[in-house]
Amino acid sequence: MSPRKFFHPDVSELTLHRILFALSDPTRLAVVSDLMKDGERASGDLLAESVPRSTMTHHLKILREAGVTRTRPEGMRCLISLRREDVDARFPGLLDAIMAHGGAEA
Amino acid sequence: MSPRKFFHPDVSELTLHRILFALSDPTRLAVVSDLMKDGERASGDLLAESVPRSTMTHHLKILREAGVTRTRPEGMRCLISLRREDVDARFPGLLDAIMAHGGAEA
DNA sequence: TACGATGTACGACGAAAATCGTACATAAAC
DNA sequence: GTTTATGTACGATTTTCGTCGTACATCGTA
Repeated sequence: MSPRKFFHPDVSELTLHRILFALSDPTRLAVVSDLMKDGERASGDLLAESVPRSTMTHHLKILREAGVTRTRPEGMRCLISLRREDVDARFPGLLDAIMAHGGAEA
Repeated sequence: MSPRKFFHPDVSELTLHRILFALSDPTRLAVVSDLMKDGERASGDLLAESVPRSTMTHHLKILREAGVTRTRPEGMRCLISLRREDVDARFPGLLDAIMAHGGAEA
């Protein structure tokens, strides 16, 4: 009964083009926007985007492996949060600039 | 002998995910980095990236159609420049944040 | 243990992207 | 007009991505 574990890249492994790619999809951009407003959220609650479960898993994996988000198992759910400090440390101002508009557009 | 013309999207048509996608490729990121340092440059001079001509044309087209760059024919050459004011107008601080690191990494 | 809830893994499919060679177009110089 | 330099257009191929159904794993609870 190993608690589910997720791969998270080290801060030193974050690359700009990977992060930009992770954010170049409307659905993923909406997710990050939600996380920026509400902090940590359960992945199930993110499904408001009217996207099938497996599709959302796919997008969350891309965000996580790019180092943008962190996934933390909590009971049967998964809590997703932004790796704000880490991204800011490598690319200061990037998230702020990207999310300044509110994430409304896609 | 119509002077070659290139499609450039209007400022109001710029979308965040398109711009981020355009910048999510190492080669294109390097091009933008060059433009940021040296201002306007001939497309031929950008081929220092050791990329075939037709491939570079492809990348420049994506940057241009995303609204990141402007292409201006000058004699037989093409001068490429950043649409800095336009991108800044829609997404303030975005280019600065992306290029703060110098574009060294890919 | 069995059940229901949540989420992942895997696979398949179609759409889009990256690469690059070749042919064509444009512009300047001869 | 011909030649040369520069760059685009098109097509072919390979790779990657986005989507989503289905099967499996995990967790809490009865």
